[in-house]
Amino acid sequence: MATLKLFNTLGRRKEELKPLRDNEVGLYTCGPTVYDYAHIGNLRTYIFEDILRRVLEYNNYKVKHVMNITDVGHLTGDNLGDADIGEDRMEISAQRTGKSAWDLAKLYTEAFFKDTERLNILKPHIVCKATDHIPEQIALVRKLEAKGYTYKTSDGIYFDVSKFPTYGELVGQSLKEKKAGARVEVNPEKRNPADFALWKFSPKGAKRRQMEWESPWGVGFPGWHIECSAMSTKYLGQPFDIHCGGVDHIYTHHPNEIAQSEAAEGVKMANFWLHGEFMTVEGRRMGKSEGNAYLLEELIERGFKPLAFRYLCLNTHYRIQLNFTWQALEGAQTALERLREHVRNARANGGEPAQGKVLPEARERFLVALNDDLNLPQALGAVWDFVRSQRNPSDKLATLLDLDRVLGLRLSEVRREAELEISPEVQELLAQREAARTAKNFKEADALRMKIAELGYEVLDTPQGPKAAKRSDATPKP
RNA sequence: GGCGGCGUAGCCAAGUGGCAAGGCAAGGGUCUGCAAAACCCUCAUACACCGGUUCGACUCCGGUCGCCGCCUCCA
Repeated sequence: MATLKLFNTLGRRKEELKPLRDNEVGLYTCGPTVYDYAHIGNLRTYIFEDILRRVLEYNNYKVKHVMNITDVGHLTGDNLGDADIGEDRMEISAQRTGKSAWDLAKLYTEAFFKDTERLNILKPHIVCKATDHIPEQIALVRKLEAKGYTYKTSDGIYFDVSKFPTYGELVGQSLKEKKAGARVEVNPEKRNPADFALWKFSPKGAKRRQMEWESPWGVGFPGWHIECSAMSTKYLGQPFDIHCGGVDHIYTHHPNEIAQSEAAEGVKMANFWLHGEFMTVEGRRMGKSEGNAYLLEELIERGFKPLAFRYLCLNTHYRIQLNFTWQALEGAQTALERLREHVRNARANGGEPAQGKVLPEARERFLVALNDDLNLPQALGAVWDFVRSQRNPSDKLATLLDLDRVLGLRLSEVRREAELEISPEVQELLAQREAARTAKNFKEADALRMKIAELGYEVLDTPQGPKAAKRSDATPKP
């Protein structure tokens, strides 16, 4: 088995992956907080995680992929410094839209999976919702309580980080250093600024929460971090192999998960921690307030295919900020279309993937790039060099479809799609034009071509005869 | 203010102490009735700027500028 090296945030260096069980890898990826639609920056992270999973599988590991859905407890300020002043994101969205928090969770969860499906992101083997695991979270808090890691304030049960000496290991920053950089403490009941809520009490009075549960400490709801600890342990055991998320989680969410899990179980939580970088847009930070936190839906409205966005993401290493520009997305879309055209041509030239063989030299170069910390830009370079080389169509197809197991660009579906898109009406016009053309009546032929173009198709005369292709020239407006 | 990352052709970008991957765009050609696709060729004396180390740096060191991130919710 080839050596796969990954950059481990824990230690800040590339390390060889050595799974705990021979051929199996336990993978936990932090999922969405379903209080709103996911924007393309969010989606980039899920594409990175999808690539990781596919690379693991390409290396013949059996992957068990678990992802959470945060549908409760993620407060607007549930972190360092102001754990008691935030509001639950779900409840805020509910107030804003007039829908129930539960309905919204369902709505945005479905929207999320619709997006990931369009991006050909493989669905995790286990998708677990925080609200479906309240007993597990309560049990974990009780365990921490029994071991003396917690204390109670007027608004909740907190984790005392001073009892956990290695807190901040992931960050490479000691508690003391973190404290020195912290701002004004806004929750005077907390013993240490880095302490965080494990369980929050429902506010007393008229303003009832929509999401709340009974617990040994009274009615309330779980803290944001506890779900990941409870569910990762439940489904993957502890320790497990790889834990992923966005870079924003390096400093608070993940250290807190580590503290909870390791304090409770007395063993390491996960061996590898991988983090995907953020996106910028036209060189500026991306955010809702900037008006550039685009949704996948908006890209589609501008005439782009979801997989063009996926291709764009593959073209930049996951640990480097990706600068999103419309021009770059157009480039990605063209490149993807061309790649698909190569598959189409290989098919047209009689290529049958089942009769071809995966060419070892192409696969090797591709794999070397992948196994060096998921260097997809370099892997794509290898793909293009291969695509431009002269091969017999069957071998070419077999190889490209093999590489696409990682790329996830749906290259195997190219043929079917091309056939489906041509309506009988267009087929008929195409036949008429070919007849005119054969009769050297080019004026007539060109007129028919215009007619076909009006129906949204482009006429292409290929060595195998004329064909129509759906025009993808919906010009994007920057 | 503290800590960290980045700055490579019009755009997205990979990379290495020893003559700068790949894709998009652009220009030329083959093919075509004309096109499209495909294929071929061209396209950074140059890797933000200024110093230093070195036989040699884009790659190492120091400084400057710019952008981004974290320290405060965010993938």
